[in-house]
Amino acid sequence: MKKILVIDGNSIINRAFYGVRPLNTKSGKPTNAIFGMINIIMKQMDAIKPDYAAVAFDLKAPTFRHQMYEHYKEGRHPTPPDLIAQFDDAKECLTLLGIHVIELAGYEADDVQGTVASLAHSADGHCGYILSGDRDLLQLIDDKITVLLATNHDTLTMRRDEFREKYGIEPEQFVDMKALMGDSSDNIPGVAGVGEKTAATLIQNFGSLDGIYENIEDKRISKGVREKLLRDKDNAYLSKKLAKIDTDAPITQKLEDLEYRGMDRAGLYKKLTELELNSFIVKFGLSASDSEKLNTDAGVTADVCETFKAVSAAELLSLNENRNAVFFGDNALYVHNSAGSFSYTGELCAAKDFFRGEIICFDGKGLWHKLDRAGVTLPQETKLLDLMLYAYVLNPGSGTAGLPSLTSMFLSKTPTDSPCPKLMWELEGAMRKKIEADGLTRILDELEIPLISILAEIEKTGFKINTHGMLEFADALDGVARELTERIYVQAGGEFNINSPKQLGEVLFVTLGLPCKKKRNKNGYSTDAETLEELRSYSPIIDDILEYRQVTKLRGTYAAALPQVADESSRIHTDFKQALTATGRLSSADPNLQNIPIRTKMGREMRRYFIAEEGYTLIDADYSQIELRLLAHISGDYNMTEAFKAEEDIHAKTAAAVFGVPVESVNDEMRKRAKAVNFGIVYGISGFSLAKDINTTPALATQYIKNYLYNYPSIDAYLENVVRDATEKGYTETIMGRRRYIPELTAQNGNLRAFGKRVAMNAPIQGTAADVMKLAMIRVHKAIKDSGIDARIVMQVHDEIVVEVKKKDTEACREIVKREMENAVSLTLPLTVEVTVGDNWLDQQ
DNA sequence: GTCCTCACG
DNA sequence: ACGTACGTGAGGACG
Repeated sequence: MKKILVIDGNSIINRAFYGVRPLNTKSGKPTNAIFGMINIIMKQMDAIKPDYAAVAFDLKAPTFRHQMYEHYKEGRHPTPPDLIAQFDDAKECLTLLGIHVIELAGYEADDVQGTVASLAHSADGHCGYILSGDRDLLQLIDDKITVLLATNHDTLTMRRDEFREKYGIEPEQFVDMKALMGDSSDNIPGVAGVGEKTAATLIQNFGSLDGIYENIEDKRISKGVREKLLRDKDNAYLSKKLAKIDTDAPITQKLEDLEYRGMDRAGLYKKLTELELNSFIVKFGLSASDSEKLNTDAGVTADVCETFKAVSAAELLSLNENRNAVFFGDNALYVHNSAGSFSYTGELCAAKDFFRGEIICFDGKGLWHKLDRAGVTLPQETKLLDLMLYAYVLNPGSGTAGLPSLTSMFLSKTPTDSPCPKLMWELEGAMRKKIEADGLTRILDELEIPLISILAEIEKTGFKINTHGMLEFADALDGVARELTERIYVQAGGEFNINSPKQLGEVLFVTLGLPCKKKRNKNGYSTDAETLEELRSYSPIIDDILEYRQVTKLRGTYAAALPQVADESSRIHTDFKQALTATGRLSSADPNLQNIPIRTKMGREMRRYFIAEEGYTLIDADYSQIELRLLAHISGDYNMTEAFKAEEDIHAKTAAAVFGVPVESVNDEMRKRAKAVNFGIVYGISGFSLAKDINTTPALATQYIKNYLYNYPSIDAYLENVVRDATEKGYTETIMGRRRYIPELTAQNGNLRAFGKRVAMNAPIQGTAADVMKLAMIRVHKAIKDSGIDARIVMQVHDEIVVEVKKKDTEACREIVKREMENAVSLTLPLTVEVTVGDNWLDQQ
């Protein structure tokens, strides 16, 4: 089957422009829309692998359909100059990518697309894909044509089924529906007073615009709606004409002319280099050899890419003593000398003395482990200049920029023959300069870099588990799951896969006919715990399903899975991701030890099998209310600060304020709700979500928030300030200066902007807590080393540190940990740490 | 690979 | 009118 892909150039480039933060070449040329556009399009090209590919653009001339409507320009935003400036380069890139650009004066891009896509009908066995960000195109869906709808986050595949699911009508009826409801952004008038709901119902009942007017006296049409329909009948039919996309625009290209022949690698290399979109050069694997003509600039980038590619099998180090590049691989060191060859320096163990001073590397923790496995322990004084962390502190949201992209981002011209070590040091220097300019030096040098070896040690040590105990627990859970399965099958009247949300939804809402509130996801019914909770009173099967879910989750994710990754000493070793989260927190993976159950009684049992080594004990130290305390400190709110100074019960205190009662009258329920409000504030709250969380009305929840902010006025002011500040600067900062960029704050899309605001409210708080914890880990680690006691950190869970300590040193260690954590920073209010001790992670006293 | 669901702070 | 709390990772289903 031959596949035709047609792209709505204007809508995709628009979406890319507003969805990607501003990017510029060094000379100031904007490139963000081009960047975003290529990303969106190539993702679909890869997924579909079309045989024919074309992109349609509007020409500026007045358009056929809109000439029919005199105000055709109203309601459209003028195209920003920064976007206009990108059109020509964008079209050139598309051509170089092998996608045919079609423009037709007098026709809208969607008419051209409709026409091209409909070529799918002209030959048997063809199918068409239309990539657009514009929902109008959905009217073109039929059995051969699929619309790929680009949204802010991803691209939705809309075939007939998906369309029907979403709108409750057939794609062919879309135009009629739009004729009724209108579209202000396209200046389609519609019928005044008829919105999506009414339009959908009318179309469902009568099939089409004609159907409605033929049955205008039908009793299913209310008097009010009938009047509106009759009054605006002309508008309705005009709207239909306006909304209908042509499929017979006079395009000159034949299908054969649109064949996709792959990208022009040489041309693309040159163009992308000119636009400084180096990430694509890496992504598409382009290099200077693709380009016939090597100018100096292009040569540099390509050389760098090639060099890094060549050594990717080995670990790249670089020592500042001799300024040679040093690589590590196959348990040996290789030195890259200025002549460009590699020379073997013998067994690594013999080369220990090399590793002093500073080592430039990428992923220092990974390097630490490699060296460790080869028998080399880095001396304490070695400073790992980990460029991955440099990039992370500069922009935590940037994801995983590799060395090649960092080089192109931070280094301008460099002689093509420069040896690798020189480049590494130049890169380090350039990035450090930017780090200093951004005030991030201490975050890097005093938090992230010292943390590398500490995390490496924690990972190497591992957390001991009781493997047998855990496996027995898994068996017990399995037994319970089997019983529950039987009972569920009996109640459902047959066997099905309970783990399949789709099958479960069918059983509950169709077979058993349980009432389904509207909550549905795109595959059918929602069956999440929240939904099921509401159904508990209708059938005992619900409780069984909820318990089945809990038991199988516990078994599958923890009890059965963890013993499999334990080493011969029954210890499990996580991998801390130090350059991943947007806020500065660590994350834990393979396995994740930061989400071991605790909130339910059964789940908490899991912690019984996390144990200390024989003769040792576990100390668990966690910051009490660290985020709220930091909110009090950062906002300078008097009431909250005083409450913490006096070590009052902050949730009870908040309850008194929110519900307007004396503290003595606060009951458990009120305290619980106030706790939720406190959480909500830290997350950047909305009345709606708070209402859902505490099971009340949005109006009431909104009132609670008002009361809260009235009682803590400086928090109110702070939240407002932090959003304004972040909007102006483009980023938030923690009290130590760690940044988080929030491009969403200037998005066109309101939802995205609202998200940006919540992020702006949360990031400084969560981020400062992360900074404090990192500092605390460094202090605890050092204090333990200095004291000479037999103890080691085995885990960190955001506001909590777990230490394994020789029994005799327990008391001393307990004091050290508490002291070092509490005094990590000095605030206007105390940070308190609660310490417990036990033989396992559950029984703590 | 993506979605849904659910585990944690 | 619409969608709705911040930050994560893992397992199973499904295409």
